[in-house]
Amino acid sequence: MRSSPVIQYFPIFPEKRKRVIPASVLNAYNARLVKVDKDQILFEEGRQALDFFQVEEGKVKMYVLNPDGQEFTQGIFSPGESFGEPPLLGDFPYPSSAITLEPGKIWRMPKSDFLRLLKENFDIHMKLDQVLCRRLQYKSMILTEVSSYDPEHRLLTIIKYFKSKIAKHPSREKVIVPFTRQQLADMTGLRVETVIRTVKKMEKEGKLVLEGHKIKF
Amino acid sequence: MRSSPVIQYFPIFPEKRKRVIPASVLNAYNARLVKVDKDQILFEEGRQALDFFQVEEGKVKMYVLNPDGQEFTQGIFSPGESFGEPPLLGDFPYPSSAITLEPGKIWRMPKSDFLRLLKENFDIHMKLDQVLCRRLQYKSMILTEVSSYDPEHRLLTIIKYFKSKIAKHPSREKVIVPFTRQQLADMTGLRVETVIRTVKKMEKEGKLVLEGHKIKF
DNA sequence: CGCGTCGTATGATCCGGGTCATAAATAAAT
DNA sequence: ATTTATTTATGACCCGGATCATACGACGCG
Repeated sequence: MRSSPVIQYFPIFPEKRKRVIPASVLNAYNARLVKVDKDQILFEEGRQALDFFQVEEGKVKMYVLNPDGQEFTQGIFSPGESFGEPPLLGDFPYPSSAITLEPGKIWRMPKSDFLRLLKENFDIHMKLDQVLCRRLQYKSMILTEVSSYDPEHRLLTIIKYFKSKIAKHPSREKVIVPFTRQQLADMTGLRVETVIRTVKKMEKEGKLVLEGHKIKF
Repeated sequence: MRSSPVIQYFPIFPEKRKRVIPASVLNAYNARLVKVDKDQILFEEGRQALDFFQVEEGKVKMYVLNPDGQEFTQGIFSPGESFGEPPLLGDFPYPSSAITLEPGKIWRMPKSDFLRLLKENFDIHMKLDQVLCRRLQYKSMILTEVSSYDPEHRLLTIIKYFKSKIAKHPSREKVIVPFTRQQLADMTGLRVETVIRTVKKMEKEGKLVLEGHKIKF
């Protein structure tokens, strides 16, 4: 059992407390709230998009697998966040698959209702745009990293990014990075061993702190 | 002067003939059409976004430079395409810079007018979403490539992608790839030499055709 | 025309991070 | 409490693509 109740673990996408679409609106437009187990596949790469999705509880990972089993994580979504809209609105097959990381609840709404919802709710429509734009920002950032920077730079960038999402006011205070070495590897296009070695090196150089195996930054 | 009028060069983003926002609407919302030279910087990484942009004539490249001068191309925009909206709607600094690749004309509209336009034109608002979603699709694709595939796979993917954008109906007919080796390198996170060597290798293996130095696929 | 610039080409060398193997430390399960 | 699975750790080796140098080809321009 985890002992210390004091540890400041940070939620991965904390502003999810604010839902992209409020529950009341979801209900009004025929969305259904479905229970999901851990490791449940919500949709698969290549399939046609038919529904809008929003996390109510739990976490969802979007990922692609290459032929030799190597995974790349395209995104992780927490309560309040929607996901899988691009193929729905852009009219192309899913470029990645989605799987639940924990048991939880997921909102699901047919495309036609979703489109009607957007038409009738300008504010939500704008909120959606903001979400899409932030996602583009994230992808630009990662793409820049993966295309030209070394492991240390990539790790620093992603850690700082996630930290900045909690701390509205940038703080010197260290927080625990809520990812395993493997997860960091999958998000940055590195191998686990490389992440492990780089993290150790960064600790020696005082660029981060290790507390047990937890990374603090 | 370029001789042969028969060569089927393909436009980079051909459906740009359809403008994201029609000229009449742009005019109605205080957009100005400004003349630009070649190599003119439209905005720079880190700056605040204040305007909506749309190409009327010419081409625009969005790129990032890393400290040792290495460039990564985040996107190329042709007539009819809008660009630079994410920082405008997502409210964050420009993650990349934009520069014109040729002399041309660019529409420019203040943020406030743009927001009003979206509010009053649902169809255009949806069109914008489609554009943003397709851009996410592109980035997902490139990210998947850059994070796990070898040079040949990356080149094939990007060449096929651009080819598919012209040929509505997938065709066996070969077209000339309208990019230099350097441009392909900048879009795939490779070095020029690697692109050159890989292209030659692919020609030997019959995976593409070289006509002079032009790549046909 | 000849010159300058940009694009293409090719070889030699090097090294960062991937791969493989093996093990210790933690956490989870029963 | 003992087993089982997951995560972290470390060393040895290797190789693909980056880097550097150098040259040739193509094309637009005065």
